Amino acid sequence: MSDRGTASGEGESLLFLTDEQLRKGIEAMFFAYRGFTADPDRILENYAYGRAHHRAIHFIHRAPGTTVNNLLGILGVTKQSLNRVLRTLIEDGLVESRIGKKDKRERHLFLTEAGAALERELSEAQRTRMRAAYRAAGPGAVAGFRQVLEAMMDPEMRRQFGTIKENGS
Amino acid sequence: MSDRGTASGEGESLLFLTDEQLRKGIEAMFFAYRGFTADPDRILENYAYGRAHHRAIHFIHRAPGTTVNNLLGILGVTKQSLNRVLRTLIEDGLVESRIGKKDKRERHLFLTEAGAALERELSEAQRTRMRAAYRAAGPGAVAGFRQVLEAMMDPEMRRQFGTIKENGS
DNA sequence: TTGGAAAGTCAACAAGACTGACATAAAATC
DNA sequence: GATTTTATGTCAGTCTTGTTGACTTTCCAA
Repeated sequence: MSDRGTASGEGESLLFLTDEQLRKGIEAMFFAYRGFTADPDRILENYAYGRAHHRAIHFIHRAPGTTVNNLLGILGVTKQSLNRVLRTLIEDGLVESRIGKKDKRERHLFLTEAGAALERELSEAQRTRMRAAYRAAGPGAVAGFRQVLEAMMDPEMRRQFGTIKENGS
Repeated sequence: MSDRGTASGEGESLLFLTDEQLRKGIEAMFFAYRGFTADPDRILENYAYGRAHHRAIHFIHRAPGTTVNNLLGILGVTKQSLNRVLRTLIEDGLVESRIGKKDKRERHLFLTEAGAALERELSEAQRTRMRAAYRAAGPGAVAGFRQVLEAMMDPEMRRQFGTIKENGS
């Protein structure tokens, strides 16, 4: 009932971006993000964890030895909020918190073997969906996907993206 | 520190999609979605509403006269959850709920003038960001963006996408 | 006509975000 | 050496938004 005349053809003339085309992009983000989080959400239910735990695990895996403060910057939540999540992950033996050698105020965070196992389970589910989407969309689409997403980020986040400190204790 | 050798070049050979490339896609979704919701979130603060209100307003605008049940299917929440949001929007005079003519159990939802005004404010902010991202990424990227997002949705949602009932009372 | 299903509402609860206040330890600065 | 700043953690309370359970009204079909 829409996009008539230019079937999926936003590409032709960017100067003629209609509100309708933009609205479709907006809704696509909404529905796609739901799909994107659906698989991990299902897995997390079995462990009584939520998305907050997933995010912490993801970024600790990605930047082993990161500090609490570092993680706060990436995740964009308050320390109280992150602390609740980290506490349960540490209690449950998925995350290890080591006091910094140079600066003893800092805590460096690492996944334990159990934490790494959950990380693999979660990320494998997500990668599988991402891989399927990439395949379905085709080679050309993937580069465009990443370019638009990157342009949609807030500038600070765009900086974070691909530049996360690893800081080994 | 990554993607070395194929600067933003996932396009070449999809058979060689590395975990690293997929991980970047996953994080791009995470950071981009944050940017995507940031502007509306700021606006909503002024009205003491949240994202749930935004979503309801968006889809009522998009499909005027839709029923509560319809909206439930689109939003993927429980009717009790949606009801709380709708109640405040109706109390505040942003949404009007009309009893169905054919089926008196149904409520058909419409934006009032005030509701439409907030919708415009919210969607204009979101369109502005989307437009900027599209421009920055370039014409070719936009089509790819939409293709990957669509492929990432759950199949039911892909059906909903672009096919929402308008059902006038 | 009556019993079940469907649409919507109310109440109570939980997760996970938030703010604010405060504590401790260590580092940095004066 | 004393003071201030930084990094982290904790307690208490609030808000949004999700949940389940129980209930009313309405419709429809046996």
